[in-house]
Amino acid sequence: MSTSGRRETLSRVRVLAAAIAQADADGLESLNMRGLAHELGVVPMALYKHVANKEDLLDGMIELVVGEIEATARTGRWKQDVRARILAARRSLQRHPWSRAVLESRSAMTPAMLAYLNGLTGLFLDGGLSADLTHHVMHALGNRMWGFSQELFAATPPTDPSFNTQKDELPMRFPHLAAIARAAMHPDRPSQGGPGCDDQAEFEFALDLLLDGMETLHAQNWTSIA
Amino acid sequence: MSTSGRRETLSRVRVLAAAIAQADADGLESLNMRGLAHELGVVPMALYKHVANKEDLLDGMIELVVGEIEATARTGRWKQDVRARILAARRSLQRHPWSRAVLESRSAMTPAMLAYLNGLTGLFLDGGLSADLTHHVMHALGNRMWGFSQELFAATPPTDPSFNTQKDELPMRFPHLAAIARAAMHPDRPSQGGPGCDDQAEFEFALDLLLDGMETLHAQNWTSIA
DNA sequence: TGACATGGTGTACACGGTACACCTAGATTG
DNA sequence: CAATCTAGGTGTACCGTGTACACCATGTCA
Repeated sequence: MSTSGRRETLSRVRVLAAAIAQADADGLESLNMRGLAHELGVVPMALYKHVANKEDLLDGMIELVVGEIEATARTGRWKQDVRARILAARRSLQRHPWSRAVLESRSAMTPAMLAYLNGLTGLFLDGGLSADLTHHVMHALGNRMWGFSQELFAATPPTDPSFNTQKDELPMRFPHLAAIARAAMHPDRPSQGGPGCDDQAEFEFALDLLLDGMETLHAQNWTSIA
Repeated sequence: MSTSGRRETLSRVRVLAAAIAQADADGLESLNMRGLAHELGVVPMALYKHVANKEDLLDGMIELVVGEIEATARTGRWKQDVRARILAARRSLQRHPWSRAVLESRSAMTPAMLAYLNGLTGLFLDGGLSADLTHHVMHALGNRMWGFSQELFAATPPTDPSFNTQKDELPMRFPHLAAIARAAMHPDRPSQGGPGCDDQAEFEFALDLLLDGMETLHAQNWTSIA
């Protein structure tokens, strides 16, 4: 809030929290140093006493968000535990729509990220998977370990000039896409969340596909050496 | 080249090609309208006669790259065909390291992207998978359909202040990560490509994991309606 | 021959990150 | 208690980048 308890000395976390609030409210592109400073009732350059630069600000923001991922209870069944942990991550990151883009743009690992990774890895290892398999399996999870599916589908149809978007030219030109789009629509359970697909369901589908595959490999003592 | 056959009237593709060359050579962050114009021996604003704005420039760039994905021959075995098609996409996009970031930042689908998607979808459908399963399966592939794995691992360790990166504090704090890192190292086949993992191998591992899972689901007539 | 379209030019502006020198109040110390 | 130090907030100014806008050159067509 712009108009309330101003001036209780800044701090790194206060800056980060305000940045997160800003990004949550108006999107990542609306986050800039000037606006953020204003929101904190302070002059832009004041921020630089608490964050090194904007990169550092972004790093700090995901650091907080990732740090909030709840540590799920362990049942001793690795597949279930991994699943729960990843869905917990999803819950945290989903609260901050910008987090995906930021996380993917970062190249450095922060402590909180490493801690999460380490914990997840531990679930596999404790479950008896070899370090070798665990390594590959973590790669296979990829960014999905953070709980987001690879959007690329929420994409809007092109506003391309050479493109007669009008009427149903698209179904004509891309019949296969039209077919699966139709399939996504009509199943009796109304797909919640957006006009097409249930993102949560899609996410869990993919996650389970991976987990089941991993389980199979584990069961057959898979190893990377041919 | 700055010093050669200047002035043969611009065109959208010439602009796009120059932009791609620039991004290939010096990275995406070095791509700006002024530099690009200079490279083409023209004043910055001239570009705007051929691209609407920078967004449009980026759209055009991936459009070209995606358009270059080779259409792989079909064997009639869907799993194999999908695999080949995706690896072809990978080859194209890998030639342009910036393409991943651009592709993920775009929200609109361009004709070439739709065409690729449509083709890939067709492989599943022609292979006999239901539209329902195909739909979910495309989601599960996610961005991996473009042939990139979710990096997040090439990440450099943190330069964090509160972080004693010195010595081997990291292995102490993150023992599980250390374990799989070790596993990635020593297997006798020296992991090519980078100091850690063979990216190509990781990609194919994950892809095959998904494809095998899909095959299993297909074989048991999976459907989304519980 | 003159009007128009296509495409390149020049100028100028707004926005965003941030370097740098400064100031100030509270803590520290001789 | 005065002198000093220091953490934290200030003001100004600069640079890089996208792009609006008015203009001009050239070649086509009636």
